[in-house]
Amino acid sequence: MLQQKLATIEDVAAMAGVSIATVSRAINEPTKVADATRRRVTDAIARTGYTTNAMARSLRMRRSNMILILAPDVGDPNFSNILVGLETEASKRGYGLLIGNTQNDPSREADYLRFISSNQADGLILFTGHLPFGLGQSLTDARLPPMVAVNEPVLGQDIPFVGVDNFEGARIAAEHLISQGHRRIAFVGRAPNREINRLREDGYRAALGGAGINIDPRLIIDGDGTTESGRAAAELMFVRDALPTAFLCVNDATAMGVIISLNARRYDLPRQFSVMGFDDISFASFITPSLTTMKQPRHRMGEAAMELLLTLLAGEMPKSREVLLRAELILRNSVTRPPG
Amino acid sequence: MLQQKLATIEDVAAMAGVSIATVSRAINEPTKVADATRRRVTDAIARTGYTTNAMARSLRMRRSNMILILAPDVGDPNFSNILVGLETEASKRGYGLLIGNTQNDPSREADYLRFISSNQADGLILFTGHLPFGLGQSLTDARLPPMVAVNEPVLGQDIPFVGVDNFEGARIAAEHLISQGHRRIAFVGRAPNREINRLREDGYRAALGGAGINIDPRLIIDGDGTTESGRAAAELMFVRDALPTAFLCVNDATAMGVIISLNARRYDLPRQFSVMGFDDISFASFITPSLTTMKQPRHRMGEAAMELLLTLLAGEMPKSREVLLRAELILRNSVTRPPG
DNA sequence: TCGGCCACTGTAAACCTTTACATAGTTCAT
DNA sequence: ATGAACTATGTAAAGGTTTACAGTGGCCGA
Repeated sequence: MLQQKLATIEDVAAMAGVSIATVSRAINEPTKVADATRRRVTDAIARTGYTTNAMARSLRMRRSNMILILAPDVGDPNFSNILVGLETEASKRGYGLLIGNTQNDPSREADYLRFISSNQADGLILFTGHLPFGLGQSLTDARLPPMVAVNEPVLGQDIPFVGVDNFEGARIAAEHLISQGHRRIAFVGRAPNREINRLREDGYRAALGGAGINIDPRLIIDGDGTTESGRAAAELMFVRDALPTAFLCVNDATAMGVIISLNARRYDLPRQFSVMGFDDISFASFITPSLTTMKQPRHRMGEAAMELLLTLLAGEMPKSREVLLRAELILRNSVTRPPG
Repeated sequence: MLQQKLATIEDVAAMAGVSIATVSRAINEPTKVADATRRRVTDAIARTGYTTNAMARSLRMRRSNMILILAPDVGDPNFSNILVGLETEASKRGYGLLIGNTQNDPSREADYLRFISSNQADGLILFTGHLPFGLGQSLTDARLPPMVAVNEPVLGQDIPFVGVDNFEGARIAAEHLISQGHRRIAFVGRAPNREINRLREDGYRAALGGAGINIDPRLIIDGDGTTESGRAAAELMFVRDALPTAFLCVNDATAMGVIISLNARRYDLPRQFSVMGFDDISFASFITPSLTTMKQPRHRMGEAAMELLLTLLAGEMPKSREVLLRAELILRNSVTRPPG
């Protein structure tokens, strides 16, 4: 099980008959070494199977070419596609991704910061919507590591952010329902202290206001964005006996809960009720009826976030510290004209 | 943007009035230093805010305490839960997780191996079902990095493996259908050269054989495990005009395809057809009818795989090089007695 | 009194790079 | 002919740890 000693730069240098400095240059700044020498070096590298020891390199250069991803839940259906985008861009630029699943546990967040403070990661991508515990308190402390929030902004901290335009997206969604003739439109998933929920609710209000529709406050229901909350919300509507003709849900998971509840009550969807989601998660097209929703450009979000972070990391000035992408309306079968 | 120079072990040593060796020992082998000294050191550490530079440490110790995860698709619904398990165990033992999304692209696989050869990762977790390109060809080369396959075994390579007992699980599933009175049971998702599919098909055959049921070969349908393949398979059954009373599907995604197809044809499920899946992905309970399936203990799989890898890494002899966990029957609403 | 042992600490090498600076040789304008 | 400028390479330091080995002083048994 003993691992055979790997070739070092010295071995290569010896075989090529040059100094280690020349080997290093042949690898990293090829133009600075004579053609003949460079050929001898590359030859020796091939023969020895040499690979640069990244640890020594990082130690010397004081950077690891690693990015730490801090996510509350890697199982979130939005997460994986964004991750692929992050990874595409990182990989292209020679960076690797370190993954930190925090479950929103402060001690885990703090624990993962060790990767930053120990130089194992150069920067940080935040999915959490808040600064990791352990950075939050020392906000006077100006030397925050370079970081970018994605999907959910960090409130009140002016952290560079890449996400979707939630206000605009929700407005488009609500306008689509209005264009189908709906006037009594519920909003499911109110949560004023969650930025995303708040913005989507605002978009909904803007659309209805713009169309001159008065909002029945009984049609706005709290929810934390889980399927279970969607189910509960629909049930609550029946208890309140204040029914809408359409449900605009804060996200697809919530919409699925609503649909499940309505299906269970044997309503015929979408004839009796229209339902819209937001996100376009992978299963949105598989539920019955398939879900009309706003698609988040997740792959591009990931790419844009990584690009922004790497710009910051290079010490350059980014074009903008906030990137808002547009969500796209995806028409499926869960929305139709209201009954009657 | 210049980062203030971080405290090193020398700063701590100076402040505590000891040598750097003593500081190192106070941190890593506290019993070996006198109480009074240790206090002075921990004090100095607190005052300077010192953290060990992981790069220097890794360089010296020749290990990085990082594990590379090679996955073909981080969006796979099975993946994330296993990842959480891997991460739980790794984190407990002070290891970090590096993520490599390969999309089954050989060049990306090879590219990610640089983390291994450059000492940035000590070991490898394989979700891919095959050796990464770049290791495969040199199979004579005995110095493979320590690795463990999870979820899907690596065929013909004797790589340590942690997964679910697919044969047994599929047999239990088929026996459940039989116990409900089904005799004409289809198997959807035949793919003889995919280990998982083959084992599940074998389990299905074993159950039917054990019950003395002859298998109509028209009831066994090819499929690659996607939702689309499930939909196509169901349609094919109608074309062939050889209908089962129950569909045993190679996984939940396939089962969802089957259900979607049957729903679209306006059959009343589960009264007219029973459908079973395998995996228990998160949306299995949300589709209508909710899916009866075999649950994979994904979190435990992840933990077990990481445990096995770390044992290997420590140079110890594992209890066993193959861990097969049992899948659990989850009863929901997509299975009932056959009609008539 | 002496030697051995023990507990504690220090010195210095090793881990493998990158790169500032120095050196040597060549070219070329003056 | 001279020296400036340039190209190609080498020397050696620096990056921050861990740890083998070597003390040092105290204690104890003979």
